[in-house]
Amino acid sequence: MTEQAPLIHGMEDSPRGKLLSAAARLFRQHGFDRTTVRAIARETGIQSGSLFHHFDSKEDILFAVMEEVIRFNTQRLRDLMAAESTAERRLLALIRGELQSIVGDTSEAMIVLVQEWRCLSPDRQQQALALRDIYEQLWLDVLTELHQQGAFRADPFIMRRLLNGMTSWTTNWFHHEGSVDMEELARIMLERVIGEQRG
Amino acid sequence: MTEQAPLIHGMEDSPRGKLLSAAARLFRQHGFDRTTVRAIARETGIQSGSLFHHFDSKEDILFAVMEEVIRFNTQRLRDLMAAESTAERRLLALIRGELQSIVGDTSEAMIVLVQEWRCLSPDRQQQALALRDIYEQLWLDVLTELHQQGAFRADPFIMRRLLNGMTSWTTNWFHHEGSVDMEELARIMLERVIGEQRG
Amino acid sequence: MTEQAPLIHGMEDSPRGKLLSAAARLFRQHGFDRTTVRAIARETGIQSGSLFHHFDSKEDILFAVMEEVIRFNTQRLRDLMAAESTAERRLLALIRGELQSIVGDTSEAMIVLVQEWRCLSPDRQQQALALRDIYEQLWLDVLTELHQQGAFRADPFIMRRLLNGMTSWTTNWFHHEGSVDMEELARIMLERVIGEQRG
Amino acid sequence: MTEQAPLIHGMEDSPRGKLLSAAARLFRQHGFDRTTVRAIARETGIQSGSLFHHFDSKEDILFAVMEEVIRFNTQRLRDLMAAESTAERRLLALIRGELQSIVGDTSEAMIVLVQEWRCLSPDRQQQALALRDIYEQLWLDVLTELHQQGAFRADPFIMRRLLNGMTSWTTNWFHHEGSVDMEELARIMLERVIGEQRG
DNA sequence: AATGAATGAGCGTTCATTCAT
DNA sequence: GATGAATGAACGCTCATTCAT
Repeated sequence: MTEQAPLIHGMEDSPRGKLLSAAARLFRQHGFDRTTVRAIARETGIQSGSLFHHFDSKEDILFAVMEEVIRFNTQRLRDLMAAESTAERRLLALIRGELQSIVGDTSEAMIVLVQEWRCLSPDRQQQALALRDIYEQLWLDVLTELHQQGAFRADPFIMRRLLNGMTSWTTNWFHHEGSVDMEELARIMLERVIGEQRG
Repeated sequence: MTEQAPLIHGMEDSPRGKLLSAAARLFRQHGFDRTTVRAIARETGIQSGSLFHHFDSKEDILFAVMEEVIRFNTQRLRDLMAAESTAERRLLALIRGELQSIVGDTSEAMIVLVQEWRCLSPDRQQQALALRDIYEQLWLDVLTELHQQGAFRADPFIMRRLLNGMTSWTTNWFHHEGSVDMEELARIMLERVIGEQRG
Repeated sequence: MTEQAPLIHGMEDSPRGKLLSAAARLFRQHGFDRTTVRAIARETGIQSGSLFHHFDSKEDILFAVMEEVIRFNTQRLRDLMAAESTAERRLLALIRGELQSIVGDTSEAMIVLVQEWRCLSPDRQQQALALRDIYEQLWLDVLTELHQQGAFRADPFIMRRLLNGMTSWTTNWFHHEGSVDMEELARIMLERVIGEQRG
Repeated sequence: MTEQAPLIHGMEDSPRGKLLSAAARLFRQHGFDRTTVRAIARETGIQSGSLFHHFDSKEDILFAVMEEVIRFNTQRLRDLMAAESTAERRLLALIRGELQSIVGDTSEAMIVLVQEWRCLSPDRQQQALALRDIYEQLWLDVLTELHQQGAFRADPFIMRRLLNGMTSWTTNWFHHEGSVDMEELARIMLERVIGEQRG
């Protein structure tokens, strides 16, 4: 993905939106510390000083990227689950949604969320964690339901950690042109939870 | 300089060994970019200028940390597997070994290996990848054997990626005082591959 | 915008007057260089861009503050002297008036006049000096008269410098709630010129 | 005085001494805020980065200038007083010494001490005030003694403030080529305290 | 007049690296 | 080998001033 995808659709035309998209891409590509405010400004098409009319500091930009992507993807998971009638199908929807966020439309920001976490001040980490908790609760609810149905024996909390590891790690290897597509990958991951079904 | 275990046993007393241990710990804690050579020197008990008698650049230190940890853990996996007679037990040994490397004795360097990868120049990335390939081949051999035995249906290559994600992610949540220990966690991960066995 | 007295009575309601009052207070409090035009605008109740419809530059504001306060206090000294019949009483009136200007109604601007003098361009310094000369001539006339009467031996020019130092320095220590009031202080200063009179 | 006088004799050859002298001169000439660290470095003959091997911040340089000049002049007053046998002669020695410090060898730093006081952080202001108190106590002791001898009626504390104003203000007018020399000026100031003596 | 986003030169400070000792 | 002062390019950020609206 070299062409610039907006962090969130519909926001790409505002100065703030362009700035966040450029920042997310640069943060992912070079890391927060190696991305200069001048580079962000250049990519956004403004001067370096102008950047500070939109954000008070470079760290604020990082936080905004993270906040937007957590909120956006929390809502996406909610929407995807709403259409599903069984716990198993809801889990598949969650996996699909998280994969989409990590290797699809919000991949830049999602990678930044994981990789640049420690560049956030402790205060900001707390704020982001609070948002993250809401996101995680969606997973825990579904996994707990499945666990009670006997779909798997392991602790739902640990199962979520394993799933989170599987999805996050795709960043290091998954390509859309590869031998497996996102839909199939989601199903393979689902099987790590409920077992490979006979048939 | 605390009670920190050396990166690799037996090397802790050489200047180079102390330096690499300090660097690994600092790189993990603050990130490569936020670790100054002065901080590494201070922790090692030398002056900042002396550091450059051991390494030509800060990046060289990072590469050395990564190289050592890959070599060390490759050998560890070999040793652990040698004692096992079945493919399933060999896989469990690999998982145990990788978990040990990530949350146990070489955790600082392993986290650095993942998190600071992009701080390596492309040349160095290639060199490290070559070492990494040897390590990965150990996994692929065992997983391919299990796959041929019908232990699971998914592509062994993808299965390795999923396992790698699960083990790497432990960095973000596993604690030795938590509700599950490393041995149990290794078994749970194994079950993600071969299914939860009735019993 | 607090209960701050206007720089000059009757001017407080015009935009220019409010602006100069705010500027004088801020320049005194934080210094010219550390006062931003945004801060002046905020205190005045306008936006930073609007400020430049009233003054061409930040330095122009400083100059205006200085010019106003010199003119105002020159006239005050004239008025106070007009009511006095002897040179000694006229000198006391001058001291009272200068103290009033420094610790009383125009204190902000007077302090700025002394402290921020070098922030004025050389051109502007010349203009302000010309106004200052008129002010100083009032003092020299009275002191020369007293000197000719034999009230003191020292050079009137130097005596003025000593008095000016005494009054200016009050900025660093005088408080209205202190052990000595302005009237008494004026008398004590007068005695530095004509000696402590036996009573 | 265009040729660079050292802040304190004997110190001019160390990097730190050269740096403090250059800083004092520049701070006096352009003010603390308008003096750039690059300018200080240039005058000192080093690069801007090297400056921070000697001082942690620009403010530290300001504080060092102030601390040195207070300490140096406190000792000078002590030495000058030690040679005098009467309170009146000790007061003259103090006035001479303070004049010397303000218009003589430490004039740059003394002016900085007064003019750039608010550029110091509150913490540093407290530290400098503690040193200043020791200096002021020398004056209060002598003035109190004279007051008890009946040499003047006014409060010794206020008398010190008036003297301080007179000496500080010389900065704005005194020149060594002028109609009055430092020795004569000291005597004129002394007479502001004890009256013009007949004879 | 008023607005407020944009400018861009310049600020204090950092830090990997060098090198004379 | 070891030192630590010196380097100088680059950093995040500031702010007086401009100007299209």
